[in-house]
Amino acid sequence: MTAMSHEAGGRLRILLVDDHPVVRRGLRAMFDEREDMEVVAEAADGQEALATLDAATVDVVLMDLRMGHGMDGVTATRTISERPDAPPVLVLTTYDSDADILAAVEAGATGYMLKDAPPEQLCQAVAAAARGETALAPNVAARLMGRLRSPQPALSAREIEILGLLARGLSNRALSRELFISEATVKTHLVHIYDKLGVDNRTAAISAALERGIIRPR
Amino acid sequence: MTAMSHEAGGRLRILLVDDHPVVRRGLRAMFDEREDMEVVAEAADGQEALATLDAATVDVVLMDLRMGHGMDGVTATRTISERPDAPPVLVLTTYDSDADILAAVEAGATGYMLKDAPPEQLCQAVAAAARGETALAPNVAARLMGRLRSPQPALSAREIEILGLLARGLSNRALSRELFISEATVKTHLVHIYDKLGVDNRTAAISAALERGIIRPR
DNA sequence: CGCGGCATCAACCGTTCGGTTGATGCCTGT
DNA sequence: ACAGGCATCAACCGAACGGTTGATGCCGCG
Repeated sequence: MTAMSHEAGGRLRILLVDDHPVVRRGLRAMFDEREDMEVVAEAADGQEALATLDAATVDVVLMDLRMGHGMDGVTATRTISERPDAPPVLVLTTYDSDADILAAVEAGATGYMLKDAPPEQLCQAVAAAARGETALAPNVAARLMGRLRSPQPALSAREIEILGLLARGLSNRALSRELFISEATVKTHLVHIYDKLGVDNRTAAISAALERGIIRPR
Repeated sequence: MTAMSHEAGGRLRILLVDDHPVVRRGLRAMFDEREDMEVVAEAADGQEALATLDAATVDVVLMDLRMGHGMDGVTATRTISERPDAPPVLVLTTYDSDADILAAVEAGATGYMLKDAPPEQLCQAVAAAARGETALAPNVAARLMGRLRSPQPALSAREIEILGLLARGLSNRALSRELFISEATVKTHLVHIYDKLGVDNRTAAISAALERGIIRPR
């Protein structure tokens, strides 16, 4: 009988999803030189990845998060994970912001690795992902641990809403009009935000919020 | 007689500087398969690149700008360009913000390419750089042209530098200390920035600058 | 029920920021 | 040589912001 799974002796079948030809090239070279892995397909964005999954049998998907054009990595990961025959998706990206990591995990990623990882580590992660295990880059793991250990005071929905408008450059007066509240209230919210973020002015608050992925640049 | 230059029939000798092993791998594969180019060395940051230049003969340096640890690409480019026997430095990076481009050009880069470029284009750029010609990615060229055509007032390098610090949340006082200028000067710069961006406060300036790619979120 | 967190508002005050005017020195290009 | 852009600084004033105190009402939780 024909072996549908790699466990029957075949090599691990990998699908690369990354908009950078150079990166795909490097990954392909890395995996194809191994006995136990091979790249069976490449995609430059989410749509292509989905199309590929319909046509080919894949054991692991290596997914970049930010792609210049087309469907981004997070929604692609989510869409893939919702399929009945979903292969594990290992995220491989350059960024390790809270926002990216949390979004990826929430979307169903099996692991999260960074592109500056040594090839060795990367291959281990792919193998782990294929077994259904979770593979996290040390940096990422550390960040998640730190988050659990010292849970930063959570911002309320209202505060995040205000941060979003703040980052668009609104003044306190404009903020108050936008939200139908008084300037006094705006200032109170800001004080709370500064407090929770450990800063002392609005620009630093924006910077901190962007850095921690509480809001994202448009 | 021994041929010191690639023009004597040898292949173009390339030094890769990038902190991502995967990217180096991809580039190496790309160039080494060609008849007329070869990667003679790799470096993971600026220091390594400089050390390598002392030991090997290099025709072109392919330089990433943002490197996780160690000397960053801009200062590495500047340091290399100041050498008497400086090879041309072709910047190859992911980002195309005004800030990055200007910094690289000012540091002496011969060209500026983006990592999502097709391999074909990349090789042409390397060849051009080796001949001492300027090679710019289409996006980058367009951006520079737009600056020259100057539909919108162009920001000076100093103003962009200030914008970058602004976006990190520095106050006028902190800015003045950071840049070794008086607060009065900072305020003057800010007025000019607001003027050119068509805004009227610092947070709006940050927002506008991010949106137009003048600066890049870290 | 009472406690705490959240959202709302007010008044006050000191600091920072925004805007203006004016001035100097340095380049660059005409 | 001169104009014009850039970077630098100063003094000034009104407006916006940051910080505090205190207060009200609403909600969920134990």
